Amino acid sequence: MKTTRNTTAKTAVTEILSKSKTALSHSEIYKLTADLCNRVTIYRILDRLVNDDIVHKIVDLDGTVKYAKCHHSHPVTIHNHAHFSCENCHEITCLESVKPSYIIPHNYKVTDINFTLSGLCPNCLNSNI
Amino acid sequence: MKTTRNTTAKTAVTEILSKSKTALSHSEIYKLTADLCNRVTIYRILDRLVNDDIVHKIVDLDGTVKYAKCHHSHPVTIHNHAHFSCENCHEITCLESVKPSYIIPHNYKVTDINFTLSGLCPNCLNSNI
DNA sequence: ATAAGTATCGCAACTATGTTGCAATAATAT
DNA sequence: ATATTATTGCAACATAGTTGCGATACTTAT
Repeated sequence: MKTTRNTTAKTAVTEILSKSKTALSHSEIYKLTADLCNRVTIYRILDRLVNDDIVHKIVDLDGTVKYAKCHHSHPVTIHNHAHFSCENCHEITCLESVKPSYIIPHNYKVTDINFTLSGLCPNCLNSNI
Repeated sequence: MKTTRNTTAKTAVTEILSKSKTALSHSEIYKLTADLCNRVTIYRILDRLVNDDIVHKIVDLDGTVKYAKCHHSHPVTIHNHAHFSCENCHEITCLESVKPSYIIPHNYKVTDINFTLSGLCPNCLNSNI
């Protein structure tokens, strides 16, 4: 059985995601680590964090992949809350309180959900673009 | 004002998407056109079809971008129905009847929605993987 | 404390995906 | 038929993500 280890790089990535109010892409995280480790290492760390349900992966409407730390009181396997993707500033934020309700098709087995709302976030809406 | 033209390549792409029961990626569409036109042309055709709301763009949980023809009786700007992305066969199908209900956060302006369910589709569920 | 086992890392090379500028081509309106 | 201009092909580029492998470093057992 694979045991997971805590390394300097993994701790740094977790820290970065904990502190960030918005979801971050691989390249954003890589820049923030400032040459602490290799580009590939960040990919592998993110994979592990996602597998361990410490971080979740969000994809916006353009196909941009971002990562955010979960703020659940206890670990959950399905992250069924909404995310908001701003078309102007391209920030992705978790809307923990917004949960979709829907009728599950009986012949499908649902194990994961991606619910992303897109448009203008409060910041960009105020600075009337 | 830009007028849109009907070309051989555009017609072919539209045909392919019309006939397909599942959403297709750029490379899948490119292969199906069989050297009818350049790779870049397919990208540009897909962009135009999306802009004209003839085709909609779907992103699955891995970040894979796919395209599907809309089967609306009349054109709509927000495609708020669900899509199902199978983790086994990687097919994406539209679940036209599954629409999420949710509470829109008042300070956000929502212009687009992506609601993707992921797991096992009926086919893969039956062949119990 | 030392050695063995193994998760993690760095590096290099590779694949896939998507974009841009520009000249050539072809669809459309007159 | 001709002029206009949307569309295309090509080449070159940019970005994202993956893989194999030898080196490193953390963990556990002795």
